[in-house]
Amino acid sequence: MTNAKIRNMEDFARVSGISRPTISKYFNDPDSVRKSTRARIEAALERYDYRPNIYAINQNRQQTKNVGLVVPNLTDPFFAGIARVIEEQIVAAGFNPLLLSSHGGPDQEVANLDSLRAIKPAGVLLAPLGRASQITKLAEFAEEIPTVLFDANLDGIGEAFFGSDNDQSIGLIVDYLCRTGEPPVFFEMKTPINPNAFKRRAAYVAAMERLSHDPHLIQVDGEGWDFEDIGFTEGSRVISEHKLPTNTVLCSNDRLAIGLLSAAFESGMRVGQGAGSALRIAGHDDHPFSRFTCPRLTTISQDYAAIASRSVKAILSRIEKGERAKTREVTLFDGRLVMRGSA
Amino acid sequence: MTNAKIRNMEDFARVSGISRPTISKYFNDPDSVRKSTRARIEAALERYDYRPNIYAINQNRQQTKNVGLVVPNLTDPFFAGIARVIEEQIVAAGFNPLLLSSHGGPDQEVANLDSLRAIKPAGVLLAPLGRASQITKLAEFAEEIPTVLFDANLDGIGEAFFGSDNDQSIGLIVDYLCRTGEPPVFFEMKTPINPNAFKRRAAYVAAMERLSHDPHLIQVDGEGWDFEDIGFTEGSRVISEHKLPTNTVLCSNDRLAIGLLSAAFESGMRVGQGAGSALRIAGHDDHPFSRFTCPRLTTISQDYAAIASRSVKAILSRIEKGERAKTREVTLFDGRLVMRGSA
DNA sequence: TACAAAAATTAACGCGCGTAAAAAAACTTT
DNA sequence: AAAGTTTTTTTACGCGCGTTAATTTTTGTA
Repeated sequence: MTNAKIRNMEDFARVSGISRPTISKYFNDPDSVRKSTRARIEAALERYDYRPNIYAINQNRQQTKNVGLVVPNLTDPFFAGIARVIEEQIVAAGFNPLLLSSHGGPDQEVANLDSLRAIKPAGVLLAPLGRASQITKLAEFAEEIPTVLFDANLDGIGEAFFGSDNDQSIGLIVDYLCRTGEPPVFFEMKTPINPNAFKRRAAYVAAMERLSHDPHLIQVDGEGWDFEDIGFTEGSRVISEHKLPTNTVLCSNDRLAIGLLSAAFESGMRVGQGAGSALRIAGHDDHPFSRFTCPRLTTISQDYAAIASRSVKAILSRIEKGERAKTREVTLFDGRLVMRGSA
Repeated sequence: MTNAKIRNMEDFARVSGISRPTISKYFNDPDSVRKSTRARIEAALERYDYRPNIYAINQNRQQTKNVGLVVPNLTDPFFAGIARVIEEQIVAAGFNPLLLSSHGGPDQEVANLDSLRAIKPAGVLLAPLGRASQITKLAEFAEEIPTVLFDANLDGIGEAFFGSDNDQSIGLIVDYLCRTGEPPVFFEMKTPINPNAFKRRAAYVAAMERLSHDPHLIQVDGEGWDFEDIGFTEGSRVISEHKLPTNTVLCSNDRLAIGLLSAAFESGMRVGQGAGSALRIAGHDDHPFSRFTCPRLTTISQDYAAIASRSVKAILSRIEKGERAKTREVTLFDGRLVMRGSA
């Protein structure tokens, strides 16, 4: 590393003995220059610590190498996990990911899209809040900038959607629970934010009717994203007031289940499949912590590797083509039953 | 909103009837123009949808309005939570936060700093990985760009450090445990990544000796960031092999404790303070899930509101002053004992 | 009403890079 | 070795904005 200070591409061209336009070509695509030239440039890069000014690069481009990634809530390890996988794949494709969390708030979601607009991303991957989202603004954004939705679908917004098949997954776990014990009641929030919650509710009802059981919904109060807390508080109440018509509870998601498990434990109810158990509890999502609940949580694992990689592929091909997709692709992946101790 | 397309500041100056330099001044500081002028500009902004091109703005600035925020692992809800608070405060101060996670890997950490370099941030808040970090590279970065460390301290790197006083907090919980039952053993990883882990180990030993008890360390194998898994796997082994010399375990952090709690549950040991309990387990950090473990986890709550806000204040004042701090400030905050059912 | 101070305008340059056109040089093929 | 092809060089412009200096206009005050 030499001490000479390289202030710009001109300087770097001088010290490397290569013309500036060629250097420029190299940075846009190293393979676009002759091999020997490339070697010389890279040799110079070893000696002089130069990197092009991104701001100058992007100034005239209407298309940058940035890809936005917006998730509803990073505090939820589920989204933190999927965001990580997506980020990796964006980087691998030579793009620059920008991770933003909406923190559960529709205003923040819109603010995130606004700040993305400012950096002119080539594309955006968006897991919307759902019901609470300002649909019109999201739609406007998706018109303006290539957008792919994942996790939660909003009708007609974005180029494509990738998520889980709640019908399949809920059907699977309802079948399992009915086969191995009493038919489950469905434990959920009365006014959920996520569209998946509605799908799961409907899927539960359908699955129960298919098996000739009466569906039974326990819809608890609670707003916001503190699902564990809601599961715990409302679960405690449901248990103490003996509102459970069967010994089996299917929760709309793992975070509610984690709270409910805690409530059951605190009230001295033994949870599990064994003879000595008073309650079976199952969840949905295979939350990172569901492996460590007491007992360990039986749940549905979403194929989020597939959701992540297909979403990335979709936005990249959209960017590459440079044109809108003719049809909006909706792809749902099957969930997998994860049997553990709780049900 | 009018249809006329505003392509740049020149266009906007024309339609708003105000000269471009004045418009430029306005965007740099709305209060720097006369009130009547400001009103006219803002009226025009209502009608025409114009925002200055960030890339053009930043091209000549060596100092942008960006502030980097690097955390070791976003999948850990503890960091996701603190990142959220910090982000909010950065925004409130009129800066633009950029959140990056090192995903537990030192290479990613360096890569994060490199990509931050490219956007010329005014300052960076860094929670380093710790032992695994490439210290030299972090130090170089901190020389180049104003950096404040938090959570994990690295000697001499950055303008300041804000974290928890492990001596105080571990002392507090050891006191509590000794006062209410058998003195604790210390459950930790043999080769922890985080400097706090070493501090906590030493603090435990000191606290025990102060109380005239023999310290006893249980140092388990395991690499990486799957702390719950390590706590579970190694905890199961420790329990089944009857390696626990007392009925009280203090874990180096909550995530290990969550795994250990799960292991205890699976092996049929009753955890808690009561007469019928075989084991007491305590943690450290007040992890978001520690409220929902079975039983609920007794732990130490870090004052991360203070850590967050002081870190932000420090980097902002550093940015404002434009000069290095004369001395490197190290500030440790007290932890708070959170008594729950597990110990 | 005059006059000083404050604010806005005009004119112009520069930032670091992308890029286009024409000329020169370097390789390939026959 | 000559002709043809590919790559590089030279020259030059433009992007959108920050910024400065000189000038004009507006505002506040005596």
